[in-house]
Amino acid sequence: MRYDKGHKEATRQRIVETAAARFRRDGIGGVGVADLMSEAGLTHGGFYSHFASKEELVRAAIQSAGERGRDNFRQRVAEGGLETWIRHYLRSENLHDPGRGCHVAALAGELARHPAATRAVIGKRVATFVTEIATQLPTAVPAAKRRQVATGVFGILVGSLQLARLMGDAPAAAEILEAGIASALKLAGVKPKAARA
Amino acid sequence: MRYDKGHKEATRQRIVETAAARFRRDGIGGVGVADLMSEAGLTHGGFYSHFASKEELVRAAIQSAGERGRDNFRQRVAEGGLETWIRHYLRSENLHDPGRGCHVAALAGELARHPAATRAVIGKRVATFVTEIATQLPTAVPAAKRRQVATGVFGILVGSLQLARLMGDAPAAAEILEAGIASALKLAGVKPKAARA
DNA sequence: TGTACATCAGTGAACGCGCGTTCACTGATGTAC
DNA sequence: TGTACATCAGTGAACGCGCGTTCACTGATGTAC
Repeated sequence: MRYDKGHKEATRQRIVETAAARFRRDGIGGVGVADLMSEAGLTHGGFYSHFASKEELVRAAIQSAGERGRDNFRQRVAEGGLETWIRHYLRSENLHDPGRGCHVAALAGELARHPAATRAVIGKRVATFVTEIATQLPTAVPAAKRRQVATGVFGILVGSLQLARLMGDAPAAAEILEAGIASALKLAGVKPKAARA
Repeated sequence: MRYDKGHKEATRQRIVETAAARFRRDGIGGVGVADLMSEAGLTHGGFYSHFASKEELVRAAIQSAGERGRDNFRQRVAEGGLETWIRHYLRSENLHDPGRGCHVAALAGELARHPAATRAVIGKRVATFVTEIATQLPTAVPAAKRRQVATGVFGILVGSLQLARLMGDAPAAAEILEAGIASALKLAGVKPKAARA
């Protein structure tokens, strides 16, 4: 063979990561296979030696983005607890660069209309992510309520980021982000340490 | 003229309402102009005597859906206060029939990638809707916090409905809806009157 | 009252384009002899 | 060591299709005379 062992797998990974970023930025329907392959430095014809369909790439991209999101969560929590992650999730830099923000916030509406096989992937990831959020809630939150609270916190983050992105002017968007942070902290039972972070 | 005065305006309204329902159900990119016109009992050629572009119809449909959403809000609040509206917003019937649910939850992600002129329409509607929610919060919520709380409540409703729609199995989806209701009520400072409604 | 004409909401064929997908091919390399 | 062949990741032309949009046309009616 003319390529290293593992070369094809590395190419596949490159396509998946390119897709994860572009889908978040432009939507799944907004990015074509040819565009994606070209961005990964390839031509579109080879796509189907890596994936059976665009939909299979969508599932791989969600999986990859989900892992990155979880790693980011762990890192932020390690830095400064749940509050640091919440403020990072709703930081204003994410507003007009959806390519950098949470893939769930960027794609949930669109994914709800995708095939069940794809919804299963994102649904499962969301469920396990909520479980992980629950472990990081303050000890004062009773065991029976932890999962419900964690679900509410993630819900408000997703919803707030989306609402903020609809706002044309920066002050209105910033107001929504601030409200989202305050509400998420209140719900989680976290006393804000910093007014700005 | 062969048609009543007001006939064309009535046709336009019919197209707008058809579009509002279909966009919610299938996404904006998921419904074509020809499909829409056919559902309204017309052929696609006449579309451009009503609208300059599909994007102009999108704006009209958002406006129309927003008015319906506001009217629905007022009706539910009149029936049983904020709690009744919150429970109605996250009722399980909305789960797999996005055509009936909130257009913001169904389309926010997609609209964030539409032209500024379109985002301006939905952004303005969301802002005035949040103002209206704020007027319905319990009197115990201090004036300085009312807008922030109202924003958080709407954010959690939008986010929770979207997350629930990603879940494949009914129990997981129902759990998210319940968590969204409980969190929204807690945030709003409303003591739940009914465990089920 | 009867006829010719203007109006205009709606029709349907056609356009250029980009999409997801297919497939015969290329060409650099490892392997066999 | 040198030559012939097999491998296979990647190439690029082509496909059928549906999209948003354009435009010459239709035909039922109100109006003018």
